[in-house]
Amino acid sequence: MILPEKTVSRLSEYRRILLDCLSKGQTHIFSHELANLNHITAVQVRRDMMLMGFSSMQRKGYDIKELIGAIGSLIDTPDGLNVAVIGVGNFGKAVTGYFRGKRSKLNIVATFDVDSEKVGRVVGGVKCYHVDNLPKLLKKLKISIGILTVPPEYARSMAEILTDNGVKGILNFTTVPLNMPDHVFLEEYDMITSIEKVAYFVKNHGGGKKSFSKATDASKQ
Amino acid sequence: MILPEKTVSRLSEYRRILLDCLSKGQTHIFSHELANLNHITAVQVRRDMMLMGFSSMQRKGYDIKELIGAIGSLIDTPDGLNVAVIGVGNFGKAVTGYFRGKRSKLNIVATFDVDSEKVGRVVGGVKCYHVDNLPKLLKKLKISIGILTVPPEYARSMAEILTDNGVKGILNFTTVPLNMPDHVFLEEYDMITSIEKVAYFVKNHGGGKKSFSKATDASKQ
DNA sequence: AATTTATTGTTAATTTTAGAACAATTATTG
DNA sequence: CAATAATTGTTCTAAAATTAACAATAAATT
Repeated sequence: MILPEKTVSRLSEYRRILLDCLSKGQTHIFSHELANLNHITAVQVRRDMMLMGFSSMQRKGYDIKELIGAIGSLIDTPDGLNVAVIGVGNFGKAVTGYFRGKRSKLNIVATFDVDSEKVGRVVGGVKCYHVDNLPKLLKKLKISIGILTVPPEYARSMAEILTDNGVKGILNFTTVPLNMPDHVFLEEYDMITSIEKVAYFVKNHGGGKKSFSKATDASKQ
Repeated sequence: MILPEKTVSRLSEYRRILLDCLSKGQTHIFSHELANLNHITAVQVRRDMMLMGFSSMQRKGYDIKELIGAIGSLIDTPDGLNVAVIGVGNFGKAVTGYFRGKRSKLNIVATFDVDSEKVGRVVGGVKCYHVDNLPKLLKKLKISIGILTVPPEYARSMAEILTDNGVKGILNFTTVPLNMPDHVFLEEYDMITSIEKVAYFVKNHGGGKKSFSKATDASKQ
């Protein structure tokens, strides 16, 4: 079963919240609690649960551990996926550090840069290689997802190297919109768009809205 | 006229693309060209133009300069808005540097941190102040938008300080979901959700989709 | 100048997404 | 143990967003 994209995003958000609850010792959660924490309605939570085929203990709420497991079995890949970060500037470092051990099924196994200061060193717990080694290492390390955090002028050429060497999904944080072959899933996020949106609604509403920034679906139509 | 949130996001994306085209000397663009560059359909571009009340020169495409101006007059604030970045780690530095001069109507006027190594120095072109000065400086500098890039444990307290001191919009890059008063526009972005979405569609489609990561609308319902 | 071609603006249809409503179920209370 | 209250699962409805379709227009071609 393929879940709607919006549902996949929400499942990921639910899990983030649930892991947080779990770490605080909470064992069960009601639909309206999860909804409030995620700025959505309880109905939507229940509909998502239904879509997942997940049931609660009536009147006790959802079992948090079970739900985390259920979400994992739907959105994770059993054997995990290997991820590379291309470009170890501030953003690349932030992304790499951010992930550190957060998701067992997604492993950042390498970072790449051109700067000899960085190459060979360990950044955010992950070794940095020279970009020249990309083709070789992408295959050798079986990397299927690439995160692009390079300066704009390198975005397209790096993306090409990625897709030419077996990468099946790209998360593009550069300002350059990419065009990918059909078999590559592309997700792009531009923080300027996020802040311009905030600015627009600050200007026009004087606030009064709540919004979750999601990466734009850049899939082939 | 208040534009739909999705349209606002797209207008911002259009402008990013148009500015790039302009810098390459291009003067006009067809709806299908703009659509391809933004991974959407030409119909959607034309509908957005209609919503904006913007017209092209028939058969010549849209005048890029005019269109940039039209988008600006809709989504920018004439006098500009002041922005602060809270938390000068890798992510905060990335955000600050990323913005440098990119949008004349959005000015990052200050950054804040607790680290005495950073306080008093200029980071990414912007002066860093100690967090203790937040209440005073938020008012003094008339900051209306805050970007949160602090460690998760500080997210809620910082958000509170922001809203208590006149901030009307928050872009939350921490992993902590926030709850804001109704008059504050909140936009949240979690990169883990983005990459989990990529992973899901890599696993299930073997690619074949295109997606733009947008910040989730966290507005009050 | 007539014909063809390309492109837009707009209406109508479709699809996707979210919400309201409510019966069913089970804990809790008296 | 009956009554009450709380919560879910689900269907039906509504709203939002996207796409399809096509007449209108203007450039290009003959």
